[in-house]
Amino acid sequence: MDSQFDLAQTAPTSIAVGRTCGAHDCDRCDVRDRAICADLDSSQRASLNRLGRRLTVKAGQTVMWEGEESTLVANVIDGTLKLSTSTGDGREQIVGVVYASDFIGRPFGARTPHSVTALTDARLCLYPRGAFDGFAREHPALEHRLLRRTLDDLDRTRSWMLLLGRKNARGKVATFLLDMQRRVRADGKGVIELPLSRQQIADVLGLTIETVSRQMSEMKRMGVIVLHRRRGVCIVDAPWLESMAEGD
Amino acid sequence: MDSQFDLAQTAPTSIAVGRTCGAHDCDRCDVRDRAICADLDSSQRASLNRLGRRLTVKAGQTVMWEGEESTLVANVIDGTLKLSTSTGDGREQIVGVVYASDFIGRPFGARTPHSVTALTDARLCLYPRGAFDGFAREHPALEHRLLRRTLDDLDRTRSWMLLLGRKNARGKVATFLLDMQRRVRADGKGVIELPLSRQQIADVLGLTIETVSRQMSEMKRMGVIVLHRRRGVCIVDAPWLESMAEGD
DNA sequence: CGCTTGATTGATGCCATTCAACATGGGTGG
DNA sequence: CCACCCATGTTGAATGGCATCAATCAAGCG
Repeated sequence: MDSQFDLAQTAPTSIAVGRTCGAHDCDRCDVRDRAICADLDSSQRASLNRLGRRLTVKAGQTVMWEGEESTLVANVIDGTLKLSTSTGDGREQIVGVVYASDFIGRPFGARTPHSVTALTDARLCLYPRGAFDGFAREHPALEHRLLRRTLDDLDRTRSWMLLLGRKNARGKVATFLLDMQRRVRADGKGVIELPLSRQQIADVLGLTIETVSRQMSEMKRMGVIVLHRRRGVCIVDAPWLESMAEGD
Repeated sequence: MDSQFDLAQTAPTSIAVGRTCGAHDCDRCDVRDRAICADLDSSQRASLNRLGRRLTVKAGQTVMWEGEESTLVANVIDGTLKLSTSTGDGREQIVGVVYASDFIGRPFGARTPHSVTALTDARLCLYPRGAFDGFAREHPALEHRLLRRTLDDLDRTRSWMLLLGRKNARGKVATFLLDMQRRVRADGKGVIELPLSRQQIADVLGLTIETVSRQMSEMKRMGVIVLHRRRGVCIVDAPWLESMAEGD
């Protein structure tokens, strides 16, 4: 999100590196009424809180690894993270991007099906999976929230499949930019700061970094968007971009 | 698309086309212990049953339409159906294939995000969405089952994104065949009957029908698979096929 | 200042698409 | 039963879009 990204790409170090903080006050939590714990009452929240801990991670750190035993789940308090899988030979596909108030990890399952890596510095509310599973089973309001969120995720993921399977490069990039416009709020001049590098955008769209760059350059030449430095984009002609997003 | 499709492509009249049957005996249901109602006791199942009805649909009929109001959800008793979305200009992407005991429809949401169409003749256990939502909220065991199923679906869908975004045609087709081997049981000689036409396979994999055909022909020439008539496939050299599935 | 990392631009080649012709086979009616 | 039809699937040739390989540019930083 911010430009602290410079420190970002440290080597893949596991979660041990992150800084654990003491308990915090759920009633003042930033994502109190959007996270899955929103429908719990104050005392239920407190007992859930007792199961978990806060964790701060720096951009580039990986929190969970694809295929590893599922031991942790978490709420995202702040920051942006990616979910990714990769082929045997190292080609990566980003299968989701999560923001503040989203839930990560795999409850009720033995293995984490994809890696989770911080794109920006992030704060998490971390729970041991087993304890979380037990708590969830005893609190239907929590499970209900989680169910709704998972159903939404599934809808979004499926609609992204249309992009991956049937849109051309132009349509993919256009769709991505419109999606970012909805997700990341702009500054005064309508410039949005992309939380992803060109490589990561390519990994989201199933393209190469060069193709992403070329598409964005051409859109700039056509006057549909304006580019600012590395991560800044301003959408000048949204309707035009939308027509491009229809794809092929 | 399908031959019986002529009857199907009537205006979005929803379900009216299918044949509704009377109530049935849940305790003898084929998918009794795999569907989401598995953890309900006999009397709970009976009262859920009272909310719904049985429906028989023929191959090619569409049960729910992308974007229409979400008024129905259902368990699949028998048969195979596809979930699909399409671009404005008619290019289709199949975003999921569902089998007996799977759940379809969008509970807790206003709109059905994708169309549901029968690939084979199918039997459904159909519920009005509102009534189902209410029942689910009162029966955490049902919601829990639905949550687990949705989490599994999400995992599968995300891993399919790796295929769509990063695998080449060979890898896509190989992965598809291996997936079918797991899902559809073979006859005595190890021949599996694909529930999908070439066009539908193409729509699952984000390819064209010609590319699918060419890949399968070449695999046949190489001796990895054997083709029987239109829909029959026998996997001769599974390890080889698996190495192809790694993609690119 | 060089050094490093990320992004852009250019040249070339390959693979999937496209357009087109042809094969197969299941179903129908004479 | 056979001739015919139509839907589905296969095969071929040509095109083009995206990937690949590679050079250059732009920033940030010690």
